[in-house]
Amino acid sequence: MARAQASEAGDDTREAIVKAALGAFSEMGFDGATTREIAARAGVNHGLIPYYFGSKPKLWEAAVDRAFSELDEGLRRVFDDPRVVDDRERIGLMIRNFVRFVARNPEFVRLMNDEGKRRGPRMRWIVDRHVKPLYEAIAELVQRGATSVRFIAGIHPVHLHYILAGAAGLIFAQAEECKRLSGVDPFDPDVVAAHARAVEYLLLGPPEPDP
Amino acid sequence: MARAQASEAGDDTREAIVKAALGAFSEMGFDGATTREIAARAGVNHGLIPYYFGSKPKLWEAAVDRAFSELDEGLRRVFDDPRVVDDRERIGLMIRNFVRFVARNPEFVRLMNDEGKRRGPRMRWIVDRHVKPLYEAIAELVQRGATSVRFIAGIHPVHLHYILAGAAGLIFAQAEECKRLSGVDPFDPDVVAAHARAVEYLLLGPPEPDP
DNA sequence: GTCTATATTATGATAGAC
DNA sequence: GTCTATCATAATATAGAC
Repeated sequence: MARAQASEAGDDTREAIVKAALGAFSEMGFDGATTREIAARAGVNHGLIPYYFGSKPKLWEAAVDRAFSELDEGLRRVFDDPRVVDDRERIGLMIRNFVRFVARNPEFVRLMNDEGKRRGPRMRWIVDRHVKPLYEAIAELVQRGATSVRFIAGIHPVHLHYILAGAAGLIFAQAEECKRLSGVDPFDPDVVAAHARAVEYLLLGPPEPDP
Repeated sequence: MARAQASEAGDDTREAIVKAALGAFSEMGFDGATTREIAARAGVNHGLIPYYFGSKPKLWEAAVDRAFSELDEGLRRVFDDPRVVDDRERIGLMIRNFVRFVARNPEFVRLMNDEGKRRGPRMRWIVDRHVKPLYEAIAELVQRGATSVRFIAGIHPVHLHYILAGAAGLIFAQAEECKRLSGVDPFDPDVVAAHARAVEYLLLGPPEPDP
């Protein structure tokens, strides 16, 4: 297949640019990341960015799509996990998995923290396309759990959403700051595990609430 | 005093620029905020920024100093509050006050979330000058509370620090996103109060743990 | 102290060779 | 599909009038 052959090189380039863009946008923000810097990180000429993506905003959208596709995949595993039947355990597992996900994908959190703070086309795009479905899925999960998991009863899902997102993600989004502040590297596997335990414990209480 | 008279106008201008800079930097990041935009918000000529502050980075430092002076003042009230003697109640009060502070000063959270994510002179400056003293003070408070408040025993202060900062601040830093996502305005006084209660309850458990 | 130019640089995007 | 060279624009900072 001639066309498949021909597009492979282009696909590799496109892929390298998206990956580099995700890192650059998350570290330096939309304005701080330059297309030249992104091209340099990807090891390609900066003229290829308008060639493949049309414009900087379109490249940004491609990078965000990439970040969310990884989150969706990570969370689907929890929602669809057939082993778990107990609501308390399902929510606990979701929390631990979410912490591990943000530890693996700090760019995701940084992107969200960057764009969610101001009105504008990028914020609207990201909320409508990606965050709303996620929020509604989690709100439904919380709704189901609210009857059996006492501690979250009566708390509006929007509080739980931002408390969980902030508690789980900030230490990894701010990993560089954390290192300088405390000497602790958040990406150390032991630290990731400890953070997952801490978030779950603080939000859900001890594993067996009323024995 | 002739000099006092003369400097008053300059002080007002300087003040207006710092205030505008704090808002602009927090909303759009260091790179996204332009000195022209800041000058326009302050209602002054953009040539006055290098005149008063020397450079854009120096203006940024002045804006951050301003943000932290407000946090320091807000937290000192809690630390020095003579009414509170019980550790559980002191920590609970600190949490509620911190939530109220970030609700009043979302720029503070946005600035921190923006600069803590990458190494560089601004991150080093902000951590060494402002965050480290704050972190150590809170770590000491937690240390004291750890003996009497069971739930935080055994959790390293760095986890508590980022869990609290994230859980308390994200909803206000991302207020615009939150509105579009859920329809809830985080700055509504009732929502602020509910968030303060939710964070305290989730982190500390019910007010009377073992009656 | 505040304004109107202006110098200098760097960015996003494009044109055209290969 | 990828490169070099370049255009147009916008940003920081400065010079100099008032």
